[in-house]
Amino acid sequence: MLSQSEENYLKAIFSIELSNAKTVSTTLIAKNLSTKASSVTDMIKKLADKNLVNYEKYKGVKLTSEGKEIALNIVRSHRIWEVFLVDKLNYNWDEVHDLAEQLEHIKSTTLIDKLDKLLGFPKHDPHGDPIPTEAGEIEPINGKPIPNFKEGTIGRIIHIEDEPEIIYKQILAEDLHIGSQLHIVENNEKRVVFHSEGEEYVLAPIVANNITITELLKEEFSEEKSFRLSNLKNGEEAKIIGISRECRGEIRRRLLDLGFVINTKITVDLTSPMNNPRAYLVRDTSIAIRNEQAKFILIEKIKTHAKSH
Amino acid sequence: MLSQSEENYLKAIFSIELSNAKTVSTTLIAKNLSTKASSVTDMIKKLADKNLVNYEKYKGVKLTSEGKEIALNIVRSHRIWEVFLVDKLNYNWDEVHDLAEQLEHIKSTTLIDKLDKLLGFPKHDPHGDPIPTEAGEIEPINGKPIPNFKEGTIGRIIHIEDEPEIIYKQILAEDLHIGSQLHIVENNEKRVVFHSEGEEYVLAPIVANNITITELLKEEFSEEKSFRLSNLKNGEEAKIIGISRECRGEIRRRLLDLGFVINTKITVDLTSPMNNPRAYLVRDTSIAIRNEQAKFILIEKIKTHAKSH
DNA sequence: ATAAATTTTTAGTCTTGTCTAAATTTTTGA
DNA sequence: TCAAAAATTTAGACAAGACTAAAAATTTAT
Repeated sequence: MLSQSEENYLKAIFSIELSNAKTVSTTLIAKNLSTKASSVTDMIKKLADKNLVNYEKYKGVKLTSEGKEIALNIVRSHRIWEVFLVDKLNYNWDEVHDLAEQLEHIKSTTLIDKLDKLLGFPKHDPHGDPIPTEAGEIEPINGKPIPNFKEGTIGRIIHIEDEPEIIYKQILAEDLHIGSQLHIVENNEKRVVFHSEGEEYVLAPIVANNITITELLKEEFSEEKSFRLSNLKNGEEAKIIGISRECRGEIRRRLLDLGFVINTKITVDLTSPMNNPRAYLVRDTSIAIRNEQAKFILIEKIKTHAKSH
Repeated sequence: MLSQSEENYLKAIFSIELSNAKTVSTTLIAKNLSTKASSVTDMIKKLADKNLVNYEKYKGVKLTSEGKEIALNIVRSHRIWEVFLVDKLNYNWDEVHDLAEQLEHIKSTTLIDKLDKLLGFPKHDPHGDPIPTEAGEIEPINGKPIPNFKEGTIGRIIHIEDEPEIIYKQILAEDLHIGSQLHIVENNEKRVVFHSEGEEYVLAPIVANNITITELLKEEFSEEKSFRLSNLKNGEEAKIIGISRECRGEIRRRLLDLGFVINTKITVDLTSPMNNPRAYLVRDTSIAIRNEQAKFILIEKIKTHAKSH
């Protein structure tokens, strides 16, 4: 049985191996774990004795297959706990990292699989990262940060990095979320501009760097069709295509209970003086909700002879 | 912030204070934690320095109010995790202790309250022990082991101790569970005999000692009325009064889905050659279930002109 | 009341994981 | 290529927590 510290080293080495680093050096590990290089050397020797890493003095380390298996299990555990915290306990995804870091070290042969089942065998954690299977298979992340793509690219957000916090908060405030499709319209050293779900976003390249997307083919793109309910105009008719993944727990349940379920037709009914809340006509019932919540409801506009007033 | 070790000492001292022990001695703590008396002395000094216990050489220890508060929080955490493991992950209650022992040390100001909410603010853990409130209030346990009561006593099981394991397994095998009402009909050094839910149980006093009950007044007693569905005889009519608390998760859901809901009338329909499974008539439908499952369904017999065949 | 038994404490050691400071090796750059 | 810089390892120390063995205090029993 490994100690928490040993597990953390394996996890750190694994994550460095996954990044583009050539060799996993003592310094990199030390940086990753906020510790000193000398401590790392000590621990590496211990891990090498246990056959979890291959180590040659001054040459860096590499996980053995055994070490990799353990690392993958920890990653699996971490990500499943994150899903639990967000889905079941209604934490925001920026709050769960430290807690999951503790929970991932709980020792049990059955716990994670039972949790996995409770959560419905999720494939991704709340950051969009793939969850390794029980067998240790992990879906490769083949996306890159937004600034790596040229103007005109169409993509889907697959990961949002939550560190450093300042940048992450900025992204949260912009209301972007995993799964959104986007269309890059401008990309230079000064700014990155893209459209997503009926809104235009302008980000500094540093900020955009924390958002990873995969490129989509034109055919897969449905941005023109997919909007947020808050963008529905008077007189337009739409069909609900889902509730955004960023909306979970109680609020999601409430929206579903109110009748905002897939394939339901919806139009704007009444507008309050400030345009917030607005009332919508759903199944012959008028329901008023605030824009903050209407944002969560994804719709597809239906072509009508809209008399846009 | 306290270390896991410090927390475990506080918990141990707390549990000894709750028991009938006069003074909390070094040896008792050592026994409780399976460690050596000398280690205990060392740790006690540290806790005394932190003002968590009052300590005078050779005189035993006592928790300060601050120490008690921490101990209560750990107990709360432990018991809430146990409920989670049993209710949400379908563990048996004999499996959850060690896991909860790890989970109780997770550091977070919000986690336990969120879990508590998810679980519907349970008042008792799966062993029947009360869960301290957020404010640190705990319902006193005012029960005693079965052998302490005299013949004729009527009581309800409020706690089943899961250590030592051999005895616990024996109780599990007998199919006894928290909440059951019982009627003691014999109690001497050789054996304890009682009736519960239509069955007679004969236990050795050592075994019965692990079962804690509270005495009930005659008026509160409903044993004569409450049976398990597996005890229903051909021709008798009954009303479902609930599904036993020991049946949780999937099986419980399945039984409810099949129509075994409270207040439903039920009779035996057909019997297979081995009497297992048996078919029951519920809401004009015949449903066959095995006795292992019928045991979970609690019924109340309805007086009829039963032609017991 | 006092010797024996038991409990508790002290002193010293060990392991894990960390650190600093110094020594050694590798890499970099003119 | 070779000196300076950077990276890595070694040596020695320290804190937490536990252990053994022995000393000291308390309790028990005759």
